[in-house]
Amino acid sequence: MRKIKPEDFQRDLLQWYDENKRDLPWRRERDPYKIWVSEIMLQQTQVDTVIPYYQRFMSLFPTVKDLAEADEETVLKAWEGLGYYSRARNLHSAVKEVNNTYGGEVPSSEKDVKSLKGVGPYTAGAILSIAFNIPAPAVDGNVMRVTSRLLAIYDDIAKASSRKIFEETAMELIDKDRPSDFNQALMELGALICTPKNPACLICPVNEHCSARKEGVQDLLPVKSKKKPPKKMKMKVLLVKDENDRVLIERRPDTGLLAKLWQFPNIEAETDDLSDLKRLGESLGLTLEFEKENVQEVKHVFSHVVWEMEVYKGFVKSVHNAELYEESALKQFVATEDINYYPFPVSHQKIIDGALAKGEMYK
DNA sequence: TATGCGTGGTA
DNA sequence: TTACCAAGCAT
Repeated sequence: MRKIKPEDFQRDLLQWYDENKRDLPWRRERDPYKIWVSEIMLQQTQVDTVIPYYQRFMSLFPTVKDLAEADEETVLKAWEGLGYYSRARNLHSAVKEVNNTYGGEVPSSEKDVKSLKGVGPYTAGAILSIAFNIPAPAVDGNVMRVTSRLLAIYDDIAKASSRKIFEETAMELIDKDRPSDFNQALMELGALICTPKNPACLICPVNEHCSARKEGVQDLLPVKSKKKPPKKMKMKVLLVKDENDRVLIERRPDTGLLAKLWQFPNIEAETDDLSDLKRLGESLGLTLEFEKENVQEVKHVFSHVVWEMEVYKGFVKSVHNAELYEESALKQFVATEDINYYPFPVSHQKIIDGALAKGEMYK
């Protein structure tokens, strides 16, 4: 660490943090479980988005035991709209593990913490340092951005192979007396001052230590390779009601995109006519008719795919295969007001909202 | 190591 | 509108 004096950097950074840190809900807590939940929610998600979810989640599941004993469906419903739903399922699974094999106490050893589902290198370091005040690197996007500028590190932060460099850097910088505050301070600096675009170098509390600032290359760092654009997928969606004005919904598969969430039956569009939809109806044991006019178009962008959905309003003409129609517990007709009890992804929430606006559903 | 996995905010 | 970004992990 020739470019910097860690003691001086720590002093200036922590003084700034003590005076300027945000008052966040999880910063009022010392319970490792609550720190843990906050860190999972904060993965790839902004603070302002997380806050209301965190507060609702904590009122629903205030302890390890409460979450461990909850239904997965209830947990997913609490996560509805936050995205990256495997976080919720992995957290639920890991909390059950803590409840069963660690007596409900979040473990504080690196080995045990890292073994928990959904806890990777960053989150393990965050839990160890923030909850237990153990000097451990907690390298997230903020920390890579801040340290890449601070020490003029040009390694590509999008590459997994760079992680080692930044973890070693973080360990050389960390304040061994205040690891919890130090790691949070580094992230806070990245969130408030050392931002991705237009970093506020003029008011930065550690600008005297910063190599990028000295060399005028703060806008060139960090180096981050681009990822490929999402692929488009056109689909037809069924908004079908039965004779009792109930709408057909189904649960998505246990793995993959939006796993275990609910949706309206749909199929990838292969033709421009209604044959795809007819076929989908047949697979459900139903003969369907559609209103060809009154088609709702809904677009939803994921990180890696774009759904362009055509939503067809339909009704059941006949049940040609009662067995298929009755069989699956994963498909069911529910009263529209009861849709609220099922976790839906935002993509299909948009469909519900569109139907509500047209008076085709009610809540 | 590269890719799949959500959503909302911002320039 | 497009593109990028945000306290990453699993495989």
